Amino acid sequence: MPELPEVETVANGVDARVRGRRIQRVWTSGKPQTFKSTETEIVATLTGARIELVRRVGKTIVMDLLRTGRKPAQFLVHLGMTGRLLVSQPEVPWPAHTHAVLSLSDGRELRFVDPRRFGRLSVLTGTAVYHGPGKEPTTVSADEFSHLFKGRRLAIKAALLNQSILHGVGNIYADESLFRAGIRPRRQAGKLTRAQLATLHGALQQVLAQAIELGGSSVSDYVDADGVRGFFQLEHKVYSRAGQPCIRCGSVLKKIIVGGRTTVYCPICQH
DNA sequence: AGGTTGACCTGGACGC
DNA sequence: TGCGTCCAGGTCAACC
Repeated sequence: MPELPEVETVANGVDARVRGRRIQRVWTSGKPQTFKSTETEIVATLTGARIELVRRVGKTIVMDLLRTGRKPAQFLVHLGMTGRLLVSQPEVPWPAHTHAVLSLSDGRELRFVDPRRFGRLSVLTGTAVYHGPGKEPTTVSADEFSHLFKGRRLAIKAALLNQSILHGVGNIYADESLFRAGIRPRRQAGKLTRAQLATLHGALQQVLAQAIELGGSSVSDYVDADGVRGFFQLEHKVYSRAGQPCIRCGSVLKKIIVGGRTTVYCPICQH
């Protein structure tokens, strides 16, 4: 489901609702693959903690926790493809596929719901701050950005999706930024010119900023913490538009597979 | 080490 | 209506 703009929208929405609350009780579903730390460790770390801040790092939602008489900690939520974080009154029935419920000091519940179970919950304790696996696309400079792809033999689309290079970009924003930069998805990352990489850097930052402003892309069921859909899907120029005319030149958009993912591009506008 | 592929899951859309 | 097939915003282990 969610890439950087969607995760940022969720993190901001959750922050506005739970910041400053204390976690009084924690329930977990017992579905093992949902939990990257053990459920025992998650319950022990979260119970009694105060949520200081909710923010995004890459595609991960990070909750900074303060705990009286204990080391600070962080609660990491990765939404996978279908994960959602909901803040609800306790009398509202739990949706199907609810995997964790945090009872908060204001009486509400923070719920993690994930039908496909590709999402992951984990905790970190101590003062080390989570920085994610790669570079942050919204703040990386053009110079750092082009340096990331030096000597890389893989396709630029696959490189954009590789979270240990750049974290936060997924299938939608990879295709959308490559279209806006006029670059073919299968071009070898290490062979792009400095000028092309500078253009791609600009296109990516612009597309991410606009998507964040519009609350992300609601392609199927993605909604923010309040159940509100995003609107960036109205700005998709290639994603999910294979076979339709290119918005710029009118030729038919092509669908190929790159890095194991469906990829759409314009054979005329992208070189 | 860098790069590629398939497995992990459920549910919605589509065709017959 | 129902059943089968395909597809989906993401990782990650296991290969080459």
